[in-house]
Amino acid sequence: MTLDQDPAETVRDPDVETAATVVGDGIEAGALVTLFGRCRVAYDGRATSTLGPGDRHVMLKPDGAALVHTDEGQQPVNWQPPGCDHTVAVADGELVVESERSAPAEELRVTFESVAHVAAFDVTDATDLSLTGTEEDLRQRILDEPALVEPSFTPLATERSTPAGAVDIYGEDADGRTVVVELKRRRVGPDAVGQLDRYVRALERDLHDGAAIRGILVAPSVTDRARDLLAQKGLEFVSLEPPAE
Amino acid sequence: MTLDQDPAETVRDPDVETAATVVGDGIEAGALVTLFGRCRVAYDGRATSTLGPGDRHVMLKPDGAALVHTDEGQQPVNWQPPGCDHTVAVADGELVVESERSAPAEELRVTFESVAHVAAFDVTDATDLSLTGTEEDLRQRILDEPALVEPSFTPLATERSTPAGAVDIYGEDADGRTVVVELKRRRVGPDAVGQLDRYVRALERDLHDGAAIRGILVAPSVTDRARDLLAQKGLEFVSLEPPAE
DNA sequence: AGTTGCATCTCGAGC
DNA sequence: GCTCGAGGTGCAACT
Repeated sequence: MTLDQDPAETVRDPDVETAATVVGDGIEAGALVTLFGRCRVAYDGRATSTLGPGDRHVMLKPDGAALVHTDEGQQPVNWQPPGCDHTVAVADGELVVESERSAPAEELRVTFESVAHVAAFDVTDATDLSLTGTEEDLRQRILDEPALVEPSFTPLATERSTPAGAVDIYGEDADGRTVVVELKRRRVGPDAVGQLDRYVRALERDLHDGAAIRGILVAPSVTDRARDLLAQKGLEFVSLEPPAE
Repeated sequence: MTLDQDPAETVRDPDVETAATVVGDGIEAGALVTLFGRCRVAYDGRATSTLGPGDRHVMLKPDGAALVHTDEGQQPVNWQPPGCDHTVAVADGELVVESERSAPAEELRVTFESVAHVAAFDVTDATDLSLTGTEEDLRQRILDEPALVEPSFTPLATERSTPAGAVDIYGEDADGRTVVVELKRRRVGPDAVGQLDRYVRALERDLHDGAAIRGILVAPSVTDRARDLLAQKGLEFVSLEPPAE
């Protein structure tokens, strides 16, 4: 459904009834709705939060997501994930926007003391993001040139499953020893070492042929603590970055 | 600086020069600026991405954060963290909004084929979010009633440092054995077990008195794999949730 | 629906 | 600045 053959409907300083109509119609029409004004916010679900009066920007997406932004931070101060039902009402002369879902049960309520702006945007966006420099790109780089890990390294499988989870790259070295490679697109800390260790130990148990299994962490760099942990656990590190483009 | 003593300036279907002026003045005035229109997006920095033409909502925050939202998802399709410099220009008749920073060097460029809406909001928000149901709340619950972990458990320290990092709760049991408690506010997987294990092993090395150290994971629940890992490593689990309010 | 691990994770605290 | 871990993490892939 379109909005009067214009992709945007905006109202400045609306009275509360007008604001409710624009928001309600926008939700109904599958529009992306935004509001700006002085409001209070209450959330209850996976946790519980309250936010006193202040100026915020609220976005209601047609997929059910809701976002409350202050003037600071990349992250919304409150939000609701996609899949929620947005509703709008007027209570005691205030505009109340709610967004809720079940499983898990959680609800977000934004109560406006005043609304400076309401808008409904008709969004058409069929384009997918193209992204490079991910862990997947690093994997492909190694599969294209396994010697980047070490000479004569031979990848045998990716995402090979173990009792502890899937291994990024499973292969063998020049001497035929089994090698487990864990990839990280950026500098790693102790958590990545623990992850690699879990896979190596799980495979040692699973194969139970007594042969030692090598574990190699491939990342741009490691922290000191992670390097110590690697040494303790007899694991190795190879410095390598995802391809630049 | 305020915007003509009105907290919001909005323009519908602006020509490109007007849009540039509103955006530029808004940035200059420390306003929260939003745009909606058909645009392309390019990011280069920690990774590289491109996004073809489509309708999106762009938000520029006075702290330097930038957000590009499509009609779907809680997360922006592209973004820039706080601390960036926003700039606006007109190139080949198109509005171009850029946001960049150094350390790490990264840049976001949004090029508008058409702008349906521009707004600048003057935001005043001194209120802090009040949040309950966090790991900190769970910690306090245990400190108030240590028997929730087990009878005669005695907390001795929180955030006690070890060579592997800080332990959530450090204490001893009825028999005087050292106990390391790791807290999680929600159901946990293998990563949390690895974390607890790192702390326990680090303390065993550090104290080097040969005495076994108990490790207890406190969380609402565990996954099967995490439970197996706990058993393998001789660690324990206690089911406990953060307080409801 | 549950599990697992990636992410341009973000964010805050500590150093 | 770096490191580390929490997060109402979100998100996709897979079972």
